[in-house]
Amino acid sequence: MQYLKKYFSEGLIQFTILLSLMGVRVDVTLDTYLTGYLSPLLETNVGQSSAYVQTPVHNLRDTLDGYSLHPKCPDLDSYFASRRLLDEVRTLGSPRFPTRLSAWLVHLVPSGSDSAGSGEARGGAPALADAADVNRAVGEEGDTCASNSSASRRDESRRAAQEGDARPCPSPAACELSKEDSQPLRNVPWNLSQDAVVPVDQVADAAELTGRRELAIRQLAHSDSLEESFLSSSNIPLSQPSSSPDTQAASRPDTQAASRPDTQAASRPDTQAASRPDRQWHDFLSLSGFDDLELDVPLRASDLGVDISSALSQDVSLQDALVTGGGTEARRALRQESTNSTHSDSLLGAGDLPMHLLLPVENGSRNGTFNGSLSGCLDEAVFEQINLLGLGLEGLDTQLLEERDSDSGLSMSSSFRSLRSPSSSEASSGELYGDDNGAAGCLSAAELLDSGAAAASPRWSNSELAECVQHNHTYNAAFQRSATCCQEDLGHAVHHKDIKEEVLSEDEEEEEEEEEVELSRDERHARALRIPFSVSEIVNMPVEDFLELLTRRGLTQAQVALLRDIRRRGKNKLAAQNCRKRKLDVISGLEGEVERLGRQRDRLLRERTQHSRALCAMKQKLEQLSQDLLSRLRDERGRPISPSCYTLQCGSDGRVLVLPRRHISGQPKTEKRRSDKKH
DNA sequence: ACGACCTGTCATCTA
DNA sequence: AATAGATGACAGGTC
Repeated sequence: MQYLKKYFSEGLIQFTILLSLMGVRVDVTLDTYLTGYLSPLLETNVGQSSAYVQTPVHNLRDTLDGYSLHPKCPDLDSYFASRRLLDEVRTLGSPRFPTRLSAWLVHLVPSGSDSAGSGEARGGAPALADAADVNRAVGEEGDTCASNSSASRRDESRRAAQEGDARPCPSPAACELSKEDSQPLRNVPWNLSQDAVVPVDQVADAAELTGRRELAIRQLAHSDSLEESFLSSSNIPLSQPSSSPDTQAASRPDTQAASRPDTQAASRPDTQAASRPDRQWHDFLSLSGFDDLELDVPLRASDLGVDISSALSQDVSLQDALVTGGGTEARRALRQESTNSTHSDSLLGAGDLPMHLLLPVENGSRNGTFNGSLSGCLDEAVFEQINLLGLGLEGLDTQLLEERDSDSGLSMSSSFRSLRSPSSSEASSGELYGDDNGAAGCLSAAELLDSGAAAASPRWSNSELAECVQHNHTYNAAFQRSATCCQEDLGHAVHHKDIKEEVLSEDEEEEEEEEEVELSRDERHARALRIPFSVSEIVNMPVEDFLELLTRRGLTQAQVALLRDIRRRGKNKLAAQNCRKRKLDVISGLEGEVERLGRQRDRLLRERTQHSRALCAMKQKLEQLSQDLLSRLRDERGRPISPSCYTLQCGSDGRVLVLPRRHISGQPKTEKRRSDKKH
């Protein structure tokens, strides 16, 4: 039982990690997990390792699939899905599982671990048969979410894995772990023990190489293989069936004992294979926030001598979390992340997630309020992490903040234009975004500014944080001050020497300045206030989602006002564009109508002229015919009649009458008038 | 320097 | 009541 609990706890940890990596926050608690999912199964399915694995896998997979797509804004998918998923999972109970531990676990084992499993993992060690079966079963049954991801992604992931480089996954959503890719993970011993060889960096590499979602799901599905992996790390040959009765028989009593943390003894008179997991389990419980998480984690991480920098990859992902307070490497990684993701569209990037959780956790630990704040940590951190995602790490600026304060609907063009004016742009650009120190420094201040971290740390109010950046327009100084404040607050030894290392080259600064110049006003404001969405997202998201976003905790009034302004301006801008386009269309349409009518008028005039000519010709011809006819007529005496005294009159019945003009003159006036009109 | 044009924004009205 | 959309008016930038 102990083994099972440990394995599932570690699997859950990794699952939580990887859900975080793929942008979905899940704070499934260990106890909830065990009691809600595993315990009933353990009661009936002990010994059937795959059974109690698959059920939670499928449940979670189905849950994920149910929240996979946002109908209108795919970029927001992860955010809203995580929110809904979090709410749902919350209903399962508390306490929550500290995400920070997840981050720590990923970095726990140095990448240079000279374990045999490392090479095997990269090279793709042969998988255990049962693990492959489970993997196959999971892949066949539950991969509904991958239906739209298709085999091309697998091919892509497969190619990436074959290359063997830890190059970053181009897109977490576009990556998916193939079965072959998941092979190395099966050999990863999911241990927390210090002396255990845990090439977790391989997990991170694999997670970066391939899809986090698939990875997470399959890792959880491979709890049986994790068990085997553990056995391998416990010097138990892998050839031994992990679910052998002996092993289970040895593990169950321990698990029952270990299920009570207070009764856990660091050294138990068990076998070596059992005592190590026991200690590991104890370590895990001591680290996972059940007792005193915040103190143990950094200590053990440091005790392990983990080469954090070695765990960093080019694609700053989960590693960021660990090195947040670590100084240069952390900021370098963060800077790289910020420079790589200049747009806010990179929602829920892999690297951001644990990063945002560290600060509040760290604050809580430093203030001794971690346990108290732990319950709210994830709640706030959910939004915080999203709050910080895709923002880049640009800094705050006094002018921007003041602008924001005064920009709740009225014109602020003057201040904005002053920023863009040539005279001020040179100075302000450097202050704003050009300096990487400022960027990195602003991260520290900005992360604390509006987030729950700031709230969690009584020593850092919003005004103080803003003041760090506002009152000194030389951004280096501002950053240094903020960095110093953060050092004092976070207890991380960040030296100015390290800060200097972060200074970008002039070319890089120029490039960044150019990028910032290209940003719109609202984009700058959004960055300044760390609005976790791009302007287009804010403008185009459905009103329901937007209102939901506004009601989220963690948003300051300034952020809410800015969000509304951005949305209003953005929509009005689009409306103005449409209006002008329509106006131009109307104008062009009217111009076309004018041309058409002009042509029609000309045509009608031409036709009238032609008809008039034809009418005159016919009239003349009629007159000639009448004269000719009348000249041939004779009266009763045989004398020719005078054409001037007679005229021809066509009757309605077609008869032609010869009437004296006198008679014609005596006809009714109306008829005469009509006949006059005809002539 | 000036004017035409474009664009963003605000105010206002309407649905 | 809140929101989106439409539109006139204004201001600044660009050519």
